[in-house]
Amino acid sequence: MGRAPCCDKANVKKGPWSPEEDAKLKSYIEQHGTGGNWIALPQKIGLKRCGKSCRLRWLNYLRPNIKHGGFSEEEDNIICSLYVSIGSRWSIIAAQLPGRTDNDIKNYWNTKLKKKLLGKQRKEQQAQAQARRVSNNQQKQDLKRETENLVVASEVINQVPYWSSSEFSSVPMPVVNASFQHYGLNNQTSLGSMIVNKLEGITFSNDHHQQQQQPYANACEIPSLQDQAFPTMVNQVTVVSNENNSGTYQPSNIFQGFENFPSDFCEPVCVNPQQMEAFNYGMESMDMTMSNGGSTNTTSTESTSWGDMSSLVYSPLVSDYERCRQGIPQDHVVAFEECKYFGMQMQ
DNA sequence: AATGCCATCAACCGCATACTT
DNA sequence: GAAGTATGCGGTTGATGGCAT
Repeated sequence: MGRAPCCDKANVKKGPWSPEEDAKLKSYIEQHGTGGNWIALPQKIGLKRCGKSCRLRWLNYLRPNIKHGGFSEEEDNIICSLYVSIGSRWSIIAAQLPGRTDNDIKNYWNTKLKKKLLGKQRKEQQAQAQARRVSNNQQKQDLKRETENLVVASEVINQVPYWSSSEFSSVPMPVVNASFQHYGLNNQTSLGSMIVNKLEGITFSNDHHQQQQQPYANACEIPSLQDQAFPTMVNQVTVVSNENNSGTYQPSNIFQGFENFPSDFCEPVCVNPQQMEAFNYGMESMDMTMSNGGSTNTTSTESTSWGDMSSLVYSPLVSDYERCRQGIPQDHVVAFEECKYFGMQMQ
């Protein structure tokens, strides 16, 4: 047996609300409150609407102090930061923005903010790709000069780089640590494809010697990457540390059989698009961090720890949220989150 | 002027959880 | 504790308006 319908569908009006309906609902709630029963409310005031519809209309449109549109830069930052931190918990995000509704924020994110960020990201990636091309040309010239001087054995010269695209011949794998869990990126397919997907944006020193010997402190593991999208991927991704005698990053152990990288992987194989978005947004900032400050003398922990993503979170806000939540007895958490509708501050 | 396409946003739907009996 | 019901949430849909052709 299915769920009992919340209202008589046949007898209920759907679609946009008329000004008369709005007026009825608003005046009733202002005088009497909701009475704690949304289902019964429309009958009381003679509205042919579903209780849920009334509730939504009130919360998203009729209740006092609602703001529509005109999101400020600061609000954008807050939304982005919280999205990175907690994902699409729109009601919680709305709680941090007095006068904003979850629906409004959700729409704003989906229609504007997301595109704005992705556009920004694309722009930066293009700039980075351009920079890499310049860098690679320089590398090729350097290499040419060296080979002329050192008379390198022909088999070494002719060795085909693992990454067929020259752009990726020097890209090290980022170190993955437990903080990935924080972002809910526990799906191996998502994880793997996102790493690959985002490698394009990671830039390192223009010095090819450093590129060849990018130091990493830790080995990292991506266990059980056995998804179809990664047919022959090895189970363990090892990045050799400087302490290791070889001191060399060895990409040939990774993603074996993906000579067409990155084009094969640029198509995200992400189960949860929201995680992908959040991750992309986070990686965008990480890219910037790495490009700006992490290009030289970076340690693995500095340059590639996913924990660095915390830097792009609007820290006071998120930490306040977490602190508030953690500081509240479990019984009151719900009340805390419900305060959003009235822009109330927890003491 | 007519048409098609696209962006926006209000509203709906279904699911999960909380609450009540 | 189980079943029924109400509420809240997030994903999706559909109506609408603006713009390009």
